[in-house]
Amino acid sequence: MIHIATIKEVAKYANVSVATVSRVINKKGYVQKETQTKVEEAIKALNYRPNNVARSLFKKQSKMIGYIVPDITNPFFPQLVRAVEDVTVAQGYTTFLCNSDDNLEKELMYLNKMAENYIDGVIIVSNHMNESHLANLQIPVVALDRVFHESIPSVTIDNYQEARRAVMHLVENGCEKIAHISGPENIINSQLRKKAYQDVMMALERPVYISEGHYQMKTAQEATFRLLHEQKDIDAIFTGNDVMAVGALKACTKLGINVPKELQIIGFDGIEWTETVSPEITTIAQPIYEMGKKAATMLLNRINGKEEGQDHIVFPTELKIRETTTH
Amino acid sequence: MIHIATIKEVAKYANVSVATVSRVINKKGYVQKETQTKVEEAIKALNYRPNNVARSLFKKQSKMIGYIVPDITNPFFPQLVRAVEDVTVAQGYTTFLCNSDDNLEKELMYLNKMAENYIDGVIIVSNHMNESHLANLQIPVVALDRVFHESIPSVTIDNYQEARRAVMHLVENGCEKIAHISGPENIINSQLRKKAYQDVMMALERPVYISEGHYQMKTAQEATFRLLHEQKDIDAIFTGNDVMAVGALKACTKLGINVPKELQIIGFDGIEWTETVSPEITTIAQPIYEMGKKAATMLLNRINGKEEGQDHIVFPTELKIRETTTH
DNA sequence: TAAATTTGTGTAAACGGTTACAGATGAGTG
DNA sequence: CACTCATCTGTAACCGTTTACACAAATTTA
Repeated sequence: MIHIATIKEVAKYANVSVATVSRVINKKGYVQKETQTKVEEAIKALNYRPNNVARSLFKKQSKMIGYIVPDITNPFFPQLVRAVEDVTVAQGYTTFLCNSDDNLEKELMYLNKMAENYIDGVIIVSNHMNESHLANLQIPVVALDRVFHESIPSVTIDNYQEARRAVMHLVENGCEKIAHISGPENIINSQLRKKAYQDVMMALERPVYISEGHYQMKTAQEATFRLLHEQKDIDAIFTGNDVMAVGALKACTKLGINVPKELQIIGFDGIEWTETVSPEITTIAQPIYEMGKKAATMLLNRINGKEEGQDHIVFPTELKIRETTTH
Repeated sequence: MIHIATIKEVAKYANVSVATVSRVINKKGYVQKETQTKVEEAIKALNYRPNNVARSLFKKQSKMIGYIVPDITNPFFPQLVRAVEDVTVAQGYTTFLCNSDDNLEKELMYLNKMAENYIDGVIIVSNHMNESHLANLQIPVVALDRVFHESIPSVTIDNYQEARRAVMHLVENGCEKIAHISGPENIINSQLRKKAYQDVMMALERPVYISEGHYQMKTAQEATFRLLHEQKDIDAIFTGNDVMAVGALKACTKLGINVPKELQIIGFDGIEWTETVSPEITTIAQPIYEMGKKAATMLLNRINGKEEGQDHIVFPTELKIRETTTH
């Protein structure tokens, strides 16, 4: 059993007071060159590492930040994590990731645990959270992917407009009967994307074909089967996210439908999956890395008391034309 | 600015000592029914939540456990995370995930941060770690996916034997010229899988065709192009992991090769991707959820001082025959 | 050269909990 | 009825840091 040295032991070893050791560690306050060397030697000799729990207790901050995401299965997040770390590690923060299973209770549980541990800030991706849940929390928060409330800074894209763009891409490609596989009813972004589809169809006086795909591959596949069974002449599908686009594509492959010649598909999000399948899927790509970077920067600024003027950042997306649409 | 109540304030409000409040919180020691109610009311009135930092400092444990994984992009991990949480949350632990980018330095950094924060235990998936790095750490550790050292408990599969099984599956399907797309040289599991391939080929006196795919889709795709360019009559590929199998499949699709009629493919790991593509990929599936659950249980046992007899668990895998092999 | 300032160091009080210990009360026992 | 023992509560030390404050020595300033 190896003993972990404390600041007291370092002080005794170096023949100084704990205050002096603390000064050396934090490079703060006056300390003579000679004393400093003595202390540094003691630290090395005893293999001392400051205890962050004690430090956090006194300072009421931990140099840790957390993020809560609904489902790390979603290939959206790895990139996000990398972006956030690239920003925060450089400033001495450690980041921890938590998986909420898209479950409000779990989200609040994690939020509470974080507060109890003096986590300095949190980046949250959540479909259920609103500002009332954050009101009596002391932690700076940045919302990603969705706006919680005017008072809580956010980093998002314009789901409605970008979804319109997706649908318009199909229209411009000459598609006549365009269908939509929608995401869950209770997720606002999913509703915005659906509304965009409906509005475009309405404006063009075209019929609307919607089937619910729950943001998942398997269910989207089934939804596609249903759709194509009822309406055989559908020649394009806009799916509410990329995962469902993969499902739709699989359904077409199984039915022997040539994509994109007979039917075109466009997804939404820009996750990696769209490039692993054949044909590769055309999609509206969110600048995930950039969004993560921005969110992290905003959070750090909040933590350090530098409030930013612009608090609700909306990023542009990129239409990535690949192999499931003709141009 | 809302004030966060401390135990002292609760004590004053309830007209008792802090010790009594502590007893109520922890349901430990004697406390009169009536007093308990008083305290509970005070807790509710002040919206008190115990501060875990202070608690950790005294108890030298935090009720937090961490895992370090090389790359959350790897679809292997989400399932693992879920498994671990299912076990640990039930016992009051909070889990935090860290991404090491397959980088030893980052792994050690996280390990240190965890130690500094009295994290109670860690599950590590790492290609670089060995016991010397863990020796002067006080934290119970369980290794997943790879054995670090005899002294460090682990949960793994038998990479060599299971890889043999994969190759034998191709042999039994009547494949004549079987190639291998290998993973990185410095990863032991990747080497074991490669060795298994070589040994089977050797035993059957067949030629060996190996191309390096670095565990990645894009590079595996290129490796497949190279391979098929040099040896046109290859009729089967065993890839060192599933991600590379997806790459190999894409290469075949692009070359107009019919899978599985002209060429069969088998992967390794059992990640979700293998089911998102068409045809779905045959693979050796690791029981990821079970492995995570076991690892978590072992870790918790270690944390609670209940050492288990069996410290190196080797799980069986399942050969999932899908659409890229004939039977 | 006295006063003011800078430099260097130590003492002790926080931070917010837990728990060993002591003391008080009341019930049970021989 | 004295004694033991379970029940209930409070006091204070402790966990490992940081930092306000005090004090002394060295240096600068007038």
